Amino acid sequence: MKIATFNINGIKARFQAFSDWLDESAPDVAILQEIKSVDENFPREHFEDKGYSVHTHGQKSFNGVAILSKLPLEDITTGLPGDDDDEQARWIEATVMGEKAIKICGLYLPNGNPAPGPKYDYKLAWMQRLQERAKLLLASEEPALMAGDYNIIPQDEDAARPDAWRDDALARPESRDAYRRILNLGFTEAFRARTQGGGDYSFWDYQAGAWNRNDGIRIDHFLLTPQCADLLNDSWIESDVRGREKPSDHVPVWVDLAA
DNA sequence: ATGACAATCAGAGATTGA
Repeated sequence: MKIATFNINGIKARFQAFSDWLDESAPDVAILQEIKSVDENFPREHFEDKGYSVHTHGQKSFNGVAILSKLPLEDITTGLPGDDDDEQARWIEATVMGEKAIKICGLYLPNGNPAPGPKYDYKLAWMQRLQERAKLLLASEEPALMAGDYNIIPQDEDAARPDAWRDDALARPESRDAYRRILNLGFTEAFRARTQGGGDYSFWDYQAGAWNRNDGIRIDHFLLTPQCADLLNDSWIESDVRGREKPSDHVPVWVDLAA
């Protein structure tokens, strides 16, 4: 089972590029962030015609997550538990019924800038809620994963210019600590389980020729429960997508599971 | 570097992103 997570930066703006990518790369499951669309305006029929079931959790203008799957999905829920007043569309769950059932959680973690400030407080509070959900996933002792745009640069090796991000919400110590607290509950970060060292990124800013200078950061991640990590065949970043026509500023990150 | 770049909503330019 091949699963990709991809922050597409707007389904309207990315429709053709994303549709072409889906045809060519053909994930069994695509976990999307920043669809920037209400559910009614997501072009679901276009992707259903390609053989995908489509589940969205959108809102007007910003954020929004989705799961597209060639395999049957069950138990779809949306919204991260823990704050009934949180109206930002950043979380979707489903169980994918392959050879083995895999619980898939798609997330778009808040950016948090400027830090410090209320947006940073929201990010850290959201991560606390994520930790609570993560504990329950581990307690289930089932194959499960949480994937998406974490807006976290885990370590200095995950940025081409780590000093430029030192005070940014993506790399501040409180952000990294919150991420590691979740990871250290017992998750395996799929890409790092396969590839060590620096130089691999999943985001390049549109500005200042960041892609051409390979001035990137690695902020899109798969966290696997132990039962899911046991199924991990491979994980990789499809970085060449960043050089195509009308690209997102993120690229797809993949796992291949024996499931 | 108060920058750049891109998307959204709106129908200009502020807001958001990372």
